[in-house]
Amino acid sequence: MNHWLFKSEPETFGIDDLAARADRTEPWDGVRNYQVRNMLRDDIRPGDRIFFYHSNCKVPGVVGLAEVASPPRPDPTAFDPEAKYFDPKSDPDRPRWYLVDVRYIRHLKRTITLAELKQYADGPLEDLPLVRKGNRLSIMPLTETQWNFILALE
DNA sequence: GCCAACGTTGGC
DNA sequence: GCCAACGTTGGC
Repeated sequence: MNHWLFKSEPETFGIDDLAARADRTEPWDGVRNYQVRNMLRDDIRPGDRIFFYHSNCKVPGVVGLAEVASPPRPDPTAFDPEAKYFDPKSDPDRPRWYLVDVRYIRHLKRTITLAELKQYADGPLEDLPLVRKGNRLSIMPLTETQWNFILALE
């Protein structure tokens, strides 16, 4: 089982939105970055654990736990001309973009803020892209050690 | 294949 | 709202 951090803007789709969904599950659509696509397609598997992270908001940080609830499959929003993330270069015979379903597990008791995580940028979290300057990955892997370290801060 | 222009991300 | 960092696009 692998560990991941998924970013989402709470004003668009936050942890409360996920918890309110039917089956507490939502397709993680709209990824349009090749590095992230490769992770979705090749490395992210059902049962993997997810830190749900709120970005682009007042207090960015890890706010909850979720899990991967499906194998990867083509992102249907890429085929839909009406969709915000429509990509004419992706077609069902040769899909360019992928997604997985994400299922809510629980809220953290408190937000573990980015500011707090950055305190460990020269220590236990030095290899975590999240705390490095200029990182723009919306999904990133964590080692089990990084995962356990962050969760222990709760 | 280079690289300038442009668009997006996301912290602050 | 600003802007640094980065990815993508497209002319050459």
